[in-house]
Amino acid sequence: MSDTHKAFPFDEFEPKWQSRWDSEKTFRTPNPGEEGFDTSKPKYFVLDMFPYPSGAGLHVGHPEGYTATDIIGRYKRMRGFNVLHTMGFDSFGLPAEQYAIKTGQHPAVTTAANIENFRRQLKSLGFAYDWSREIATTDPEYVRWTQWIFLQLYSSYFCEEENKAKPVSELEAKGWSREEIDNVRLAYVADTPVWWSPDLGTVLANEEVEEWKGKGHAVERRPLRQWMLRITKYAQRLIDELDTLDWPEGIKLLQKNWIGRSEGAEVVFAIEDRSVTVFTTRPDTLFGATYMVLAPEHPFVPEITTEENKDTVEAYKKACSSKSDLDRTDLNKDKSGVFTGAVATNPVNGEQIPVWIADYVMMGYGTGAIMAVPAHDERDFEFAQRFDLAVLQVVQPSDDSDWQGYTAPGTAINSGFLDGMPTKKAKSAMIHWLVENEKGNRKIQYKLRDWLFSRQRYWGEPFPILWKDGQHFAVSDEDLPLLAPPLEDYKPSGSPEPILTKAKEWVQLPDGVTRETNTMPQWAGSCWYYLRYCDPSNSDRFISKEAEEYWTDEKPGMVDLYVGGTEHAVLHLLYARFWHKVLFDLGHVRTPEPFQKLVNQGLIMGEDGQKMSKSRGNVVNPDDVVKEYGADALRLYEMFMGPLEQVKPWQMKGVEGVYRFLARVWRLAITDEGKVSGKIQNTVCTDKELLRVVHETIKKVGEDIEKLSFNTAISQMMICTNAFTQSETVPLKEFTAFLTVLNPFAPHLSEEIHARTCGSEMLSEIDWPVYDEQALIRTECELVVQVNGKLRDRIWMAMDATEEVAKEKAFASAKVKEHIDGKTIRKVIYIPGKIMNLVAN
RNA sequence: GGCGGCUUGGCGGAAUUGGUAGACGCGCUCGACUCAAAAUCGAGUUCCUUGUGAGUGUGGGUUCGAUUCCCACAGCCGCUACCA
Repeated sequence: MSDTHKAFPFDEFEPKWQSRWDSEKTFRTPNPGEEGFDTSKPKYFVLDMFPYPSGAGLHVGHPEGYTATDIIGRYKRMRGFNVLHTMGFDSFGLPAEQYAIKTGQHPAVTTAANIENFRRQLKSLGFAYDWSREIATTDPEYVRWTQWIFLQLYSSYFCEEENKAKPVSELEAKGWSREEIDNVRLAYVADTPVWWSPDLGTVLANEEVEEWKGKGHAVERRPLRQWMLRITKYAQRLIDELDTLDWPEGIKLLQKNWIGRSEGAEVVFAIEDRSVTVFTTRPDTLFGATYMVLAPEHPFVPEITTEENKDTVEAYKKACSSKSDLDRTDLNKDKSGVFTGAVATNPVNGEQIPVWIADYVMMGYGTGAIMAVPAHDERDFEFAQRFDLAVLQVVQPSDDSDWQGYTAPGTAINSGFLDGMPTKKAKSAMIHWLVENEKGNRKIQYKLRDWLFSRQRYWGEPFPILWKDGQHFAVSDEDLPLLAPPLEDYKPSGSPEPILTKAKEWVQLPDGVTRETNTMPQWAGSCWYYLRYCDPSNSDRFISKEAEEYWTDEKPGMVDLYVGGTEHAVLHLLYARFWHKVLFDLGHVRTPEPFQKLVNQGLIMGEDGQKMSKSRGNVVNPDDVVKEYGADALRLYEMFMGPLEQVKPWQMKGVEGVYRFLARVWRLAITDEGKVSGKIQNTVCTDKELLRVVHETIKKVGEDIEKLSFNTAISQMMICTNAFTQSETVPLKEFTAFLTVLNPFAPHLSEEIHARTCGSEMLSEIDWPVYDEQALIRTECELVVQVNGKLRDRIWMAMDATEEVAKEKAFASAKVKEHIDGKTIRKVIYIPGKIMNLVAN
């Protein structure tokens, strides 16, 4: 499309309005105490998932969620809310550093350039952000408070009695030793087996491993000393408090499954003079334990293996450790394992059972050891079949299914004192017995691991930690932010030494003090950015008490609405909730949750129905769309595609469709010469039907925005435009009301037309129109008449016609008559204004 | 394997305290305008064997009436993966 074919001059007025909103600070949001702050306005906090500023720039998925929140934000402003809606950049992290290495430029340089490009793109879409609140996680002032929050974690412990975090200073006062305190800090150092990637030069969290492996990076398991965050202490609260949130049930379930709570018991088995603890969810089947399995990495394995089994055990262990993760997930392959030669004693009946090692038992979950009950566990059953181990029935199925491999609840048999008990009762009876005999106890186990929080890379927040004589201590608050030294060479070396160790002068301090050289993962910055939005330039606190109080209300979650993709369903949202809860426990924020309402936008697929990707060549660049059709058309199209949460394919023809709609609105008011059309008249609207459509539109668009049903709001505006087009004249008052409801969707076009037809005030500054109930009322309607549930006729009559009148009219209809002739009317269902169904035979 | 989501014209989708299936848009067809085309405007567009017809993935059920509620099954998409 060449310039001469533009149906309306969006390329002129879109930049014009953008710079006007910018220079007049139209969307600035005042905080309490600031100029323009109005105490009578309620707050509304709407949040986008801030982007990682990649070199590729914005893709069409970004404006989907951003337009949705922009519409909500603009709408709420017009409804008299003080709306907090701003934007920032998640600019630290491994991708930024990999990009810098690839391009040979320092990550600070590429990040700054990328942010600038993102900001340009976002501004070209006319989002009503308060840009004065923009932040980037790499800003030194932001880093300062990220590090400060880390130190809050570092100097806190989880008090089991009160089920909350408290300062470790309380333990000091109680006389706890330094070592004891270090063992309970929420941020602690541990030697743990971690996923290490030589070519990335860093460890990765369990959760990140798959992502980077998918990008072709090697990952291996090795023990390293790392910083961990004690998120497991919050497992139960992270589950329970989901119930207070207005999130999609699917996302809640994902988080619950991730945390993975299971109830059961720990049981202590004896292997000679050693005690091995196993975790089981089925203590009721203890009598059926016919063998035991340890994870190959279990520390007892070398100690209990008999001389004659040593070689096979060693060989098996070696095979397991060299097994890549891929092999392990290559599932449903035959179970493997070897006998250790050792024998364990079943505590409940003294049975001697063989001890095996097998890689189907994971060191990372439970105790790394299981009691195997092959009769009632699929995996154990498969293993027992393979190695010809004893299978003993201890549960009688509740139906006629085969007892072998029966895992559902039933009745205990062959189980001594449990015999005859239903599974549920047998479980608690066994736990009772275990406790009485000091052979075990009730146990709740979580899949959630503590959070591996350190990375060995350069582009992240350094830990504000110093070391002396093997002990760590906090950098004092006044010395924050602690910034990484400028480094020329930040490429991974292939050794697990953090990059920052290369900065020798930075690391070595007087008196034998050294700096911690690990850096934080990208998650750190994104865990609390919404808090900083509330008070972005505060240099005394991460958020002032006043700002925190103002942007919080009585709801459990601070942010009223959070919109973003499902890719963050677990990690980001779980980590942010964890940090927020710690800050809550320590009294720094007054809500227990960060995000009250969460909405996931659906993925936008390529025109071919496939996921957009460079290799498929189906990527749509928003810049191109803006250039061709304008920002309003892009915004409107992305909202018109379908429901926000649904996956939907891109269709360029669809963009043209909404572009044509915008052009129709334009032509309604503006002539080819650029003058106000004579059709627009400042007169009282006498066309009742037109008036009804306009008020219906005001009502529906408002309601649909509240429901986030933007596609149906737009279709109603199209109906309204069609009504205007068909009308002889367009009354200015009603047309302006229409422009006002269109404004959140197509802010540039609506402002421009409004400026030309009414002048004076900016549309963005006026109130949302109020619809007139009277105008909505219909007095007549088309009543649908069915005979035996089938549509036979439509008859005009008064909305409130009585059943008698309606019946009379229905029977008078020839079409109805045809179908009831010779039949007896058995029943009449009449719903005034809607339907009449005659049941006849 | 487990969990979750989805399934409506040629296409994106609309409609639920159960009440006219297919709003709105795309595409297509016809017409107006034009020397012609584009753009624009107007009319039409679920399907077929045009009927007292069929129809919201399939089969059943509840109901005067089901896209909507219940049961069973199938297909597609996403997440997860030996979690004891």
